[in-house]
Amino acid sequence: MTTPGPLSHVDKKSAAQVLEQIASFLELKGENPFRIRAFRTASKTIAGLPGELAPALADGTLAATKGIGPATLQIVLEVVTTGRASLLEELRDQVPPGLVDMLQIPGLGVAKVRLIHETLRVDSVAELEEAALDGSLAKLPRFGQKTAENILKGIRFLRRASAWRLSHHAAEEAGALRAALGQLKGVRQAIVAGDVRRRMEVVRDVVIVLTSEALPGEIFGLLSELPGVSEFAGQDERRVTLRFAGGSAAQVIVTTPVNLGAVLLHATGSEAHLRQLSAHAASLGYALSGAALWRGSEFVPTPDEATLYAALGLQLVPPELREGRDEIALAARGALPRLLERDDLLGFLHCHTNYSDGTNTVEQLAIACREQGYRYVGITDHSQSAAYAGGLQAADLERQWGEIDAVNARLDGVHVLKGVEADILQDGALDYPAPVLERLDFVIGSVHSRFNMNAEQMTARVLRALDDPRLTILGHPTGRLLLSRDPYQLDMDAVIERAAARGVALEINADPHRLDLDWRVLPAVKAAGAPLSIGADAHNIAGIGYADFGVGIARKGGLGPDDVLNARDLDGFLAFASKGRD
DNA sequence: GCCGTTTTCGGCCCGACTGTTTTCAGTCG
Repeated sequence: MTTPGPLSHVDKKSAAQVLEQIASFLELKGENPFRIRAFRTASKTIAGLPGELAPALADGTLAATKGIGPATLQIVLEVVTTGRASLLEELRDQVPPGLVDMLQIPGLGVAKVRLIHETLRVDSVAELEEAALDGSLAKLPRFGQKTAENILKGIRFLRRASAWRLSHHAAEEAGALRAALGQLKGVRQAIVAGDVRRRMEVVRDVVIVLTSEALPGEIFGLLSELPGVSEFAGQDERRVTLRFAGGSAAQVIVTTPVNLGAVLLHATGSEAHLRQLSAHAASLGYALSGAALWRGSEFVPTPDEATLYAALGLQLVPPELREGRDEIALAARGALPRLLERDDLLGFLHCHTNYSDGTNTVEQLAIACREQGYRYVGITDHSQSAAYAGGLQAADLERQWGEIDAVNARLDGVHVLKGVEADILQDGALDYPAPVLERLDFVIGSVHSRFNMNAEQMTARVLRALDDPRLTILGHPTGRLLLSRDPYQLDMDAVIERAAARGVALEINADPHRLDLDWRVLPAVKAAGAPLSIGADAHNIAGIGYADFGVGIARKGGLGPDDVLNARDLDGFLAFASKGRD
């Protein structure tokens, strides 16, 4: 029997990555575009698979999954059993891997990368940067000064982004590492700290705190045996940094149980919160230093964080709120808000079915949502202008409504709502005529095109959409993609004010690639009186779980159930959605 | 390479923007 290594959770992700990489290599080789697309489809299918990969492989469900054929199945099998992919290794010998890295740069596609490679003999991002700086890049046919500048900008963006990871990737890594460390001899407890614990939208360092009665050195001796650890660097006698083969890193901190509160607090951050807390402690004659609490020269035991906060006359500040805003003042007054919990969400909003670019049926999504405790589900496929995503014509919507009616007749315990994610067109109009929109239970409006309007134009566009009485929710309000695309130009204050005035909810898009609105903006939305709506933007059943990330963001923004539209019951939601319609 | 109410071969996503060009290739969502 094979025991799964601590990093076996990456199977699904790494299998998807392998297939995606193969697609990129084939593209650079000029292979049949449909073959390339097949690999991409398979990659997305694997990434969106519910549950673990190994069982799906073993019981044949993967082989029966649409988008997976004999060739891609074979590759997945090879990756899962051996951790390698021979096709990918062959391709790496044929095409410089640096060219695949270059494809990550916005504005560079296969054709340009091939041209650059063939005429300038550029094999890597570093060489590309040189060529852009020395002027040789701008001399290529159909290139110019502006192209070279954009490529330099793209390289810088990429460098900045690569030190960070998306929250869901970091949380997965942290969870797996925590589980592995928890099994080590002498370890009592393993706790995830750092940015992950504060539920930050992007994460630089994974941090794990271990409690043990043993000496840290004994624990550290065991760490190098963990599978996948490629480098191991001690920082001090209680802390080490592990580097993994995939390039990611994690800090491991060891403490005795009697000081866990202070160490965990310190390892969780943020720096701003710790600074303010130190100042508060000092005002009471305490000191927070060296990851311990002191009263004069006397060590104060803090077996948990609650003890530490209590010693300083504070409520326990939930990790999500430890950002150095107003949390310490609130905790001192006993006035910390009751934060949203996942179970407060009665409605599941924003999901795509197989009518547009999702993979599951209305009924499959409805059943899966019911299993996760939701009472209603708002189906929101793409609208007609979103051709690339298989957007629905009005006639397709009609067909879907028939199906929704049938599902509602069949299913108890969950109600399916007729919604849509309508594109907000260039002039701010929603992407269907009013009579179509009026027949829907609710409407999400989102910007999906022409991102580089200036702030004035984009603001006018969004404000006009907010003025439409049929609009219920403004979807992913800033359009950002974390670590890959900046938000579009938008006067957010004006948008918040108008949304509040018109009774439109602003979405917290919970897709971990977006997490948009940003949590830093949420207090202003709450103060203005506009509700927030947590939208998972699920494209398959696995995506239903994204709602959790949205809850994390809402908590960071200090939101409770009263602030969130889909924490209302079905009647409350529908009452909000039907505002101004009659 | 994958799929099938077009089913074992033939088809698979398209419209708009950007930066380069004087009519359009390449990229992106």
